[in-house]
Amino acid sequence: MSRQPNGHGSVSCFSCQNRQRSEWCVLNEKELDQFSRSKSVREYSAGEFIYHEGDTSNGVYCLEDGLVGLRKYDVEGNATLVGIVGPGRTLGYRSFLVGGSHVTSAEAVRSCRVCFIDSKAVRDLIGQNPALGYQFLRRVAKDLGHATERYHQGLTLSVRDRFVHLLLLLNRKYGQVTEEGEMVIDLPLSRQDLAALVGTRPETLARTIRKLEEDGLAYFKGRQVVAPHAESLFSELDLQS
Amino acid sequence: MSRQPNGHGSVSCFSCQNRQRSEWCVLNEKELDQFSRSKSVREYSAGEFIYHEGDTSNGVYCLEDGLVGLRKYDVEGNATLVGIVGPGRTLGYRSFLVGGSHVTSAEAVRSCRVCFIDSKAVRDLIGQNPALGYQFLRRVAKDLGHATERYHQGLTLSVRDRFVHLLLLLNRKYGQVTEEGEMVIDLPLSRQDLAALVGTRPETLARTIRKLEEDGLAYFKGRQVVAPHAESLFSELDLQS
DNA sequence: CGCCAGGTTGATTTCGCTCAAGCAATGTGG
DNA sequence: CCACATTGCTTGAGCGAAATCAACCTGGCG
Repeated sequence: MSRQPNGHGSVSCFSCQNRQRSEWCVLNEKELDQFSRSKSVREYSAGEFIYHEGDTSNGVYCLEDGLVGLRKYDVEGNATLVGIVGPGRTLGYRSFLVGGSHVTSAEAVRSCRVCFIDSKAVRDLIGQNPALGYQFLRRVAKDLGHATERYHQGLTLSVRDRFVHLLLLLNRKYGQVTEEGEMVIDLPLSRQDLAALVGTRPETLARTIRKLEEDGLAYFKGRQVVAPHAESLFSELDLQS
Repeated sequence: MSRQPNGHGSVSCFSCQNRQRSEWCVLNEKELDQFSRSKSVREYSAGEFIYHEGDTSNGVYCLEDGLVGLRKYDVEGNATLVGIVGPGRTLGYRSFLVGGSHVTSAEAVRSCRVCFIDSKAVRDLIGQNPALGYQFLRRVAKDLGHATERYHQGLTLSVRDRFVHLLLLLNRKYGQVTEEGEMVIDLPLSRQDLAALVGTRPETLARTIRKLEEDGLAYFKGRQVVAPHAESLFSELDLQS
C-alpha cells in the first residue's frame, strides 16, 4: 500500500525528481507519506482538459511529466494562452486558496502525467506544516508579479517585441547559448500556441517570424530556433525598436 | 504613547474604520497595539510617490485615506495604470511577501494619508497570528485572478469594451443606480488616468466617450457620468458589440 | 491679462486582424 | 500504393481600430 496504489509505472512521491523544486519540498517523511496516500495519478493525452474555466476547485494538481497550457476563451471561442506549466509545478492552487472557481482552463499540450490531491488533504497538510502554506504564498505572489508584467507588456509592446521577450523566456527552459553567443531553442509549442501566448493570430506570428529572419535575428526550422547572436535579440528590446 | 505618536489628527488604528474590511481585521487587541506602535503615518499630496518600481520592499503601506495609483512606465516614459487602490487597502504586500522589489510605482492620485509598517513588525505579527498570513494569501490570490482577467481582456477586447467594463467596475465604488436603472458615477480619476487604466491614449478615450454619447449609452460632464439605462451598458458587453 | 495643463477634435499612418488561397506533411480508406 | 481529406503553416490583399501628429479650445491661476 505504501507504493503505487494506482497508475502503471507511476513514480512514488518519495523518488519524484520534481519534488525538490516544488512547493512540496518542505514536507517531511511522515507528511510525504500522508500526501502520497491521498493522491491519485492520471494520464492525459494531448488536448485533454484537466479542468475547465468556471469549475469549482476541489483540489490541486501536481504535474509529474508533460506540459500544460492555461487557456482562456473569449466570446467567439478563440483561446488565449495565459501561461504554460512544466513538470514539478502545481496547478489550480489559486482557486484552491480562495475557494472559488478556476479562472483558466488547464489543457494538456502534450501527453501528461498528473497527480491530483484532494482539497481536504492539502488543507490538512498546510495546517500541520505552515511552511507549506508559506511556499504557496510565495508562489502566488511571484505569479502575480509575472501577471502584472505581462499585462503591461501586452498593452505597451508590439507583437514583435512581445514575441522576442517570449523567445528569451523560453530559452531559459528549452534552449541553450553557446560560448560564441549562438542561441538554439527547441520550442515546446506549435505556432498556434506561440501565437496564443503572445496574444495574436497565427498569421501575424508567421509574418513576425519572417521579419525576424529577414533582419537576421533568428531563423526558424520547424520547432527549432537559431539566433546567431543572442545579444542582438536583447538589444532589440532596449531600443524599443 | 498609546495614541497618536505622530501625525496631526491621525486616527488611531483602534478606531480606524477601514480596519474591519482590511487584512488587519484578524488582529486582537494586543496585536493591534503592537501594530499601532510600530507604524508611522505620512501625508502625500497628489502626484507624490509612495514607492517606486524597482525599490526593494522594506514594509507594507496601509492606505487610511485618499487614492493611490499603481503605475508602470515604459521605455518612453509613458505610464500605464495597473490598478487603483482606495482606503483600507494595503500596498506593497506582494514585494514584501516574496522579498523582492516593487514591480509597480505607487503614486498618490489625490492627497493621501498612509501608514507604514516595517517589514519586521509585519513578519512578527504574521508569525504570532497565522490568520494574518492567511488573509494576505487570500488577497494575493484574489489579485492574481483579477490580473489574469485583465490581461485576457487587454488582448481580446476593444478599447470601447474595456472602458465600459471599467465604468461598471467604478460604479461599484463610486457610483449608484436609481430604481429606474439610471446609473450615476463620480469618477475619481482624470481622463488621462482613465486612459492609462484602459491602456490607451487620451485622444482615443475622448473619441470613445464621444461615441458612447452618440449611441446614447452614457453622458459625461467633467468627472460625472450618467448612464440612462445601466442594463444597456451590460448588454453591450455580452453581444461583444 | 497671458500662461499653461488638460481635454477635445481633425488628418494621417501604422499595425495587426480578417478573409482567402496555396502548400507541405500526415493520415485514411479503397 | 495511390487518391483524397485533413491539419498546420505561410502568404497575399484589404480593412479597421487605434496610435501619432498637430491644432485648437477651455478653465484655472499667477
